[in-house]
Amino acid sequence: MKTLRVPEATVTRMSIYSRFLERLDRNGITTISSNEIADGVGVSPAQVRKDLAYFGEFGTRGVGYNVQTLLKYTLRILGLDQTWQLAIVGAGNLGQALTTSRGFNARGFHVACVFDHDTRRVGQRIGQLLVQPLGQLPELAQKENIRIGVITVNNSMAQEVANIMVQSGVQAILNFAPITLRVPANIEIRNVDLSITLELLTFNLGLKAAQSL
Amino acid sequence: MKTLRVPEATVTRMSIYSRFLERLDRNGITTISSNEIADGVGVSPAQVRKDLAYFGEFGTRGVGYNVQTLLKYTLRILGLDQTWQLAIVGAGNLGQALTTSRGFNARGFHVACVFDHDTRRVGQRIGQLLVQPLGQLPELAQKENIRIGVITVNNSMAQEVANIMVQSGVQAILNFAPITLRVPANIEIRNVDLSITLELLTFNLGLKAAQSL
DNA sequence: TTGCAATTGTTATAATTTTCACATAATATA
DNA sequence: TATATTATGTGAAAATTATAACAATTGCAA
Ligand SMILES: NC(=O)c1ccc[n+]([C@@H]2O[C@H](COP(=O)([O-])OP(=O)(O)OC[C@H]3O[C@@H](n4cnc5c(N)ncnc54)[C@H](O)[C@@H]3O)[C@@H](O)[C@H]2O)c1
Ligand SMILES: NC(=O)c1ccc[n+]([C@@H]2O[C@H](COP(=O)([O-])OP(=O)(O)OC[C@H]3O[C@@H](n4cnc5c(N)ncnc54)[C@H](O)[C@@H]3O)[C@@H](O)[C@H]2O)c1
Repeated sequence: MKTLRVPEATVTRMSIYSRFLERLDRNGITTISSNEIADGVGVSPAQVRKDLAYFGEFGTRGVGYNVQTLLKYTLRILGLDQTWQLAIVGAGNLGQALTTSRGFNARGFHVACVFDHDTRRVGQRIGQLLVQPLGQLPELAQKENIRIGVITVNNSMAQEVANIMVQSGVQAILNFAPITLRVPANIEIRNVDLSITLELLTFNLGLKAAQSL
Repeated sequence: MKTLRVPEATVTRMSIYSRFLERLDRNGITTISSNEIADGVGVSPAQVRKDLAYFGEFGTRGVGYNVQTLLKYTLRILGLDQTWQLAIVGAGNLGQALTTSRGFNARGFHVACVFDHDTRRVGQRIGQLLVQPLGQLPELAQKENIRIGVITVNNSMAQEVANIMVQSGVQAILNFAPITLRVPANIEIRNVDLSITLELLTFNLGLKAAQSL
């Protein structure tokens, strides 16, 4: 299989293009140019074409791209031509918000179960789901074909939960705890780190203040 | 002011180093080397030193870095030697989770007010705060010295809310809606995009599956 | 048909970011 | 005091990523 290494930034943008195309499609737009995509998502047209070129030729010169076709390709490329079963561990504030969020289902993600270790949480209903005891994770992960685990427990527990997920056969982890987790190299892991993003803002605001002195 | 342009990735890592240093400090560790920092957060030692070098010389050759000193510098660099007042707009699932999250305060962020346009939400209590009507945003932003706005409204409303924030004098926006917002160039904006991160995972899982064929 | 306008795919160039290697400085030891 | 050890700061090299430019292709109109 001769797949050129694709920059992570390109994958990120593919996801953005894909969602933009979804919106166009909903609005009945059938054809679009790299220029318009670029404009819609705030990158350069050359970037759009370069990104797409990593995966193939999807457009027609002189014409542009067919929205539905390109959308289908982006979904396939991102692995969204299937449903992904998720498990959320940590049924606190964030875990509950994520569980009830319909945003997930829209793009092929399905929260199959929610776990907590606190006996007061276990058995509680969140949306359609009952909170399961953490001990059930290995068994349910197997049974429900969970490939992606979401960590929304307290910072100090995150590593432990990650370990259990790995042992349970989870292949990828989405971590919300602002902690660098250690996992085997064959496990995919990404963090959603609010603080980092906020601090990027304050850094830049600080820079501006300094520059205007 | 002769400040070299700093890569955004460097700022991101500064935030990670900073939090790692906080943990070291809590654990009573006083000195640390670039090697150990690198190890702790999963980057290369050269990267750590290069990143720090953008901002000055903080270490002692042959010795390493004093944890408390370096922590203080990283906080200052990131603009966290002050309190930042936030306003959250959208008191739904996510907005509520963010409001009650103590994670914020830990690093100098303070949720000063929460807004919603839904009359059923307005007046509700979330933690210490009462949900305010959206119309109050301009006035309260002024009064509470809000410089950062957080958008947690439905996707279709996000742009409108961003516009109001800008008009209200907010200088930076943290957006959770998976939409590319248009704001004036002098406004700092970042997105926290869950889907992108999840799709990075599924892309990589898909790649692996393809490679093992 | 032929020429023109539009827009892609791709090659070349530039910019940015990371890695490497080592000179430099501090500390400890004999 | 000389020597060995440790670990920073940095300039140069390598790798990666983004931008720019343009040849190739398509559709349309004259
Ligand atoms: N709340 C937010 O808006 C927000 C935003 C960004 C990041 N985060 C991060 O997300 C994480 C959770 O935040 P939260 O506000 O939801 O906290 P929370 O305290 O409301 O919820 C944590 C939940 O995890 C459970 N838990 C703890 N250890 C566990 C374990 N070993 N196994 C199973 N369950 C366990 C607790 O019982 C609790 O229900 C934290 O790391 C926080 O920093 C939260
Ligand atoms: N819930 C999650 O875990 C989650 C995770 C990631 C991203 N998001 C994104 O965050 C956003 C909000 O998600 P949610 O689950 O909290 O939705 P939600 O429906 O629970 O909450 C949205 C809230 O915004 C309010 N609102 C809508 N328009 C408004 C306006 N113009 N002014 C003021 N308030 C307004 C609504 O009244 C509602 O209370 C969405 O864009 C979603 O995609 C949510």
